[in-house]
Amino acid sequence: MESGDLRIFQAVAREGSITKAAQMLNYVQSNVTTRIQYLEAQLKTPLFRRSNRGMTLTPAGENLLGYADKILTLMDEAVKSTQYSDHAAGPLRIGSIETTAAIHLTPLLAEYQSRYPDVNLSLITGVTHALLQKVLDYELDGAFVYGPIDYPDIEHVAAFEEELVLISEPGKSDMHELLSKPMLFFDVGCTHRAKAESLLRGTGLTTYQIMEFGTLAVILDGVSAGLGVSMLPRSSIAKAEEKGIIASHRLPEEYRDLQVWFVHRHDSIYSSALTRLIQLVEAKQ
DNA sequence: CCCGTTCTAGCTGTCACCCT
DNA sequence: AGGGTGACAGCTAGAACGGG
Repeated sequence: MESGDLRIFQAVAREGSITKAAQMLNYVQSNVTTRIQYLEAQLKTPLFRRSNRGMTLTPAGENLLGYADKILTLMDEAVKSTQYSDHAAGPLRIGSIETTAAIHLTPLLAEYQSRYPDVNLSLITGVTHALLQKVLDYELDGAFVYGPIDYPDIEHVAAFEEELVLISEPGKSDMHELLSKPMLFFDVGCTHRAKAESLLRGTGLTTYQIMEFGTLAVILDGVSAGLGVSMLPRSSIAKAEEKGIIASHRLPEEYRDLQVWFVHRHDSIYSSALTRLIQLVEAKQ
């Protein structure tokens, strides 16, 4: 089994099609078919279920894909570690929670990109648990997420500190009345949600309604329209508050602090691009 | 018919081996 | 050391086949 076979296997698994994988890899389709058959013969087990609509992984294929991802990532990192030994260059895949991406991260990344223009930076946004999973799966080099996090494979650098506030439609201030309204959050993995539930229990509210939304903008619109309240970092709602479409309310001290960490796998071979980003985050502390 | 896989023949580059 | 030769891996092109 060679790395080339694993790359082809990974491409077919990802695309779910030999034809699409061949196009992606700039091979002819029959070559991809042959390499997959060769791999299956070598391993003495089918890796895919074939249908006229594409290819789906067998349990053995699922298992191999996990190893292929790790092996190929390590190989890429090994190449990076030699090619970009001192000069920060090459790809750097970063994730960030949406509330942090807009306010804190944009200036940081702008400074990073101006210092290291040869780094091909890509950024995706998501919620903490989803970003963490992508880091664990080697799909991201690192991510800005809410801490604290306790994973054996993850290392972190404290990046930013936020103040969590309760937001509501303007003109409302009675905390008990506000907390009895529905809470608008990102999805299940949203870190603020656990704090909110703790706060609600602390104020004696045992029943509460949670609504899930996909983006910050929709949550702000919902709160502004009086649909409910939410808990978000102050920095992420500052502009909306300035416009007067929402009002913010300070939370009790034990619920206020919010830490943003930059996390990465501890077994990553640090590329120069990743090292420079970690250094920049540390310098901002 | 379309879209996907599979099969086959043939081409090309690489490598080991042998000869001069 | 340098060149010729054969085996082999990897690839392409084209045709056949199959299911919705």
